[in-house]
Amino acid sequence: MRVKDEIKQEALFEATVKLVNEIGFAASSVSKIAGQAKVSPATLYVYHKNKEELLVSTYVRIKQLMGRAVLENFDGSRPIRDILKQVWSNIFSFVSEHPAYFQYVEQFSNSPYSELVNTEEVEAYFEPVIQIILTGIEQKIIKDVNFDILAAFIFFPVMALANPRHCKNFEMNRENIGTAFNLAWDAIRR
Amino acid sequence: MRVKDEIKQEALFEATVKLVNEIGFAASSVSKIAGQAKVSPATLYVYHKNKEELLVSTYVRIKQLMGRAVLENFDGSRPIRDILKQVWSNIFSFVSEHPAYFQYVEQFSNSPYSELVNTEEVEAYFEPVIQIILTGIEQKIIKDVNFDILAAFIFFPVMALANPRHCKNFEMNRENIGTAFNLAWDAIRR
Amino acid sequence: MRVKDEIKQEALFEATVKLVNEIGFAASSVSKIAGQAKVSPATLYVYHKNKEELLVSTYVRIKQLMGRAVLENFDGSRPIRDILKQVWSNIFSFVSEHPAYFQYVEQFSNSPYSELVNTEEVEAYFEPVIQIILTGIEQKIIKDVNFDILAAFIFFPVMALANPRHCKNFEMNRENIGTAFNLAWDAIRR
Amino acid sequence: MRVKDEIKQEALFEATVKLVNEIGFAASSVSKIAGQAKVSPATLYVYHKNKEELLVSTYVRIKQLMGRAVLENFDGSRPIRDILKQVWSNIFSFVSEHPAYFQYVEQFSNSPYSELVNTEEVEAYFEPVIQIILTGIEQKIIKDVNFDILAAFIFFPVMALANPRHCKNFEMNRENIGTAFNLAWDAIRR
DNA sequence: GATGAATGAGCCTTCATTCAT
DNA sequence: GATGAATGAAGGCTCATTCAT
Repeated sequence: MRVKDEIKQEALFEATVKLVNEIGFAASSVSKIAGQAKVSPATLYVYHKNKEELLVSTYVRIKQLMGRAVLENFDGSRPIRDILKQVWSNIFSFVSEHPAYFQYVEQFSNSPYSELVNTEEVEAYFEPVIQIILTGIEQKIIKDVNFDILAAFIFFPVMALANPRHCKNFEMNRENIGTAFNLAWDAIRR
Repeated sequence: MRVKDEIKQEALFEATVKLVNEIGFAASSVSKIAGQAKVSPATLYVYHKNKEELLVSTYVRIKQLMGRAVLENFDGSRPIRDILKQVWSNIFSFVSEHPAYFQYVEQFSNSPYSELVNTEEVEAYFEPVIQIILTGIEQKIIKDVNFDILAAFIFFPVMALANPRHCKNFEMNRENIGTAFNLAWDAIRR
Repeated sequence: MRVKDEIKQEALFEATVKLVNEIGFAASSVSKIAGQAKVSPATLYVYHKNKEELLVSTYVRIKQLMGRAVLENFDGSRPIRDILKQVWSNIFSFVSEHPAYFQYVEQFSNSPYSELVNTEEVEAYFEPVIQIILTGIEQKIIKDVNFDILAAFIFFPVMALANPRHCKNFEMNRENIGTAFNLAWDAIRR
Repeated sequence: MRVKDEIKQEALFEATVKLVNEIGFAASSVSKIAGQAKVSPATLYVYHKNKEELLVSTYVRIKQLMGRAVLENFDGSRPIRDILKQVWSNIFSFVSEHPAYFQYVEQFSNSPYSELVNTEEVEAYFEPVIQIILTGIEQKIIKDVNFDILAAFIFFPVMALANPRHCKNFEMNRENIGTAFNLAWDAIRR
């Protein structure tokens, strides 16, 4: 018997990201996605239970990639500020290299599809960053406020700046990222 | 006669928000929206050119409402910090009172539909706030950095905190909002 | 607004019977049926909830027609033998005039679709015949045995003889029907 | 090796009967049948040319089994009445032991698939019974009427009584079968 | 022989929209 | 203005069958 084809799997992933970004979930039909990936619509169902599962698994996979990217060169022994700056830099790199992945995640996480993902699984990918923030609080380096509030200043501004749908004319470059990080740090530091 | 019309108009608006929030753009068909609004699908076309225009106009209308809400009690003569704090408070109030409107806007603005809106028209609703920030920069009260960066710290954290899709367990109350605002202010102030 | 079209309803009914007889339930797709009836597949759904309901309602409607036909010239005051002979004659007439209807019913009632019909509703169409048999038992004209057994000799042989799938070379004519009725009567009479 | 084959063959036969009875020809896909038989869809094609041939051969096989069962303890030297009573008894036994086989045959023979079977081959399985009836006519024990008419009273009532789709609440037991046979005999005897 | 992968064709149904009243 | 009827196109998905191993 034939064996499952890694190349097709990959093509479906890329096709999904591309089409959903260009025309949205509503217009991204299974047959269009299959067409873009150059496989039969029926073949898509060999790799995915249904459309929903295709979209969700695509999201989870990107989140996993993001998690890995964000944690690159993560060194818990360095000062917290440096660690977080590294994280920002990593996010910047990821978004620069994979703007489509990032855009997909943004659209997905604001749609009702987001309710279908196992939140814990996804959050686990970012666990070390969460830990470092908690450590910062304990060490009285970071303000002792609700964790979600801190996260709202550490993660969301970068996301917003990186998202051309929100900051149409903002050019995301190393310099700007450095500047922006300073604001983030001022926000959360004691 | 005129009264009756507005009731239908209103019903369609509410139905659109409700359905899109619950099942997303993809699944929100014209029939379902009309059904939810208790009018015939044909009637919907009396009020809207097509589905796209319905979705976009719903978005613009909410943005207008948000603009008005945000500017409530806006007093340009007060200190900048106080003005911005008022803005945050207003955003908090709006989101608390109209969580569905807010959710619709979030989903919409992260979808390809967002490309169909006249950005300038929407931004105009928030013009006074933009002006106050620019003034703050001139007066050296606010950091002199790219405007988008400032906006990313003034607007997005509240949005994120208010969005249950992002902060599932965060309880948005006056106290938390006050705390969060302090972070925002620390981020942007000189 | 437009009003529902009796002609379309009728065309769908006839198309369903014709196609199902010719190619069976399995091959009778909604679009083939719609095509045969010269309406759009979508139009079929204006008149029927789904394919299943189309098939079931077609069956029930034929059963209703059969019920009426079978009871034609029904005169409870005549001798039981004459009444039953009339019934046989009526069945013969119906089957002769509407062989397609009859064939549809036979196929349907031997398929799992039969589980979807409200048996009581259908049986009610034949109530007077059932009553006459019960009366015959009371009057000691008909054998006092389980009702289903009697029915198996009164109804099924005619059905079998009338069904070309069972009696391929049997010519159903008035004479043969008369002969066959004699056997039925001999079977059930005391 | 040969043994293994027959097990798969057998599994496919049983799976076909089971599924077709439960969900009908329309819904019984090759995949589902293969799944039920716990073999690959491709394997099914090793044993059967296509779906049609699978269904037809399943029918023919059951008919063969029925033929054998019906002729059990057939003794042409006994009185005709006794022979036919034995036949009824055998039918009863077969249906009791293999209700699923029986149901399959009923559904199949009322569907357009029935046109694909070699009628003569199937009828041959029942040849001795046919002969005995013809003999009965010659000996003036049985009414001298069209053979199909006689058959309609000898075979169909038992089939109807045995078929729960027709006689939902009829309990088929030895006593009832005896009673019913008396009616059949009264119908055909001179 | 046996199988899971692969697929074009076709399934049932709903879509966005227009028609006729 | 308001509406249920009407529809071609397209939706997601499964089909019977063949391929490649």
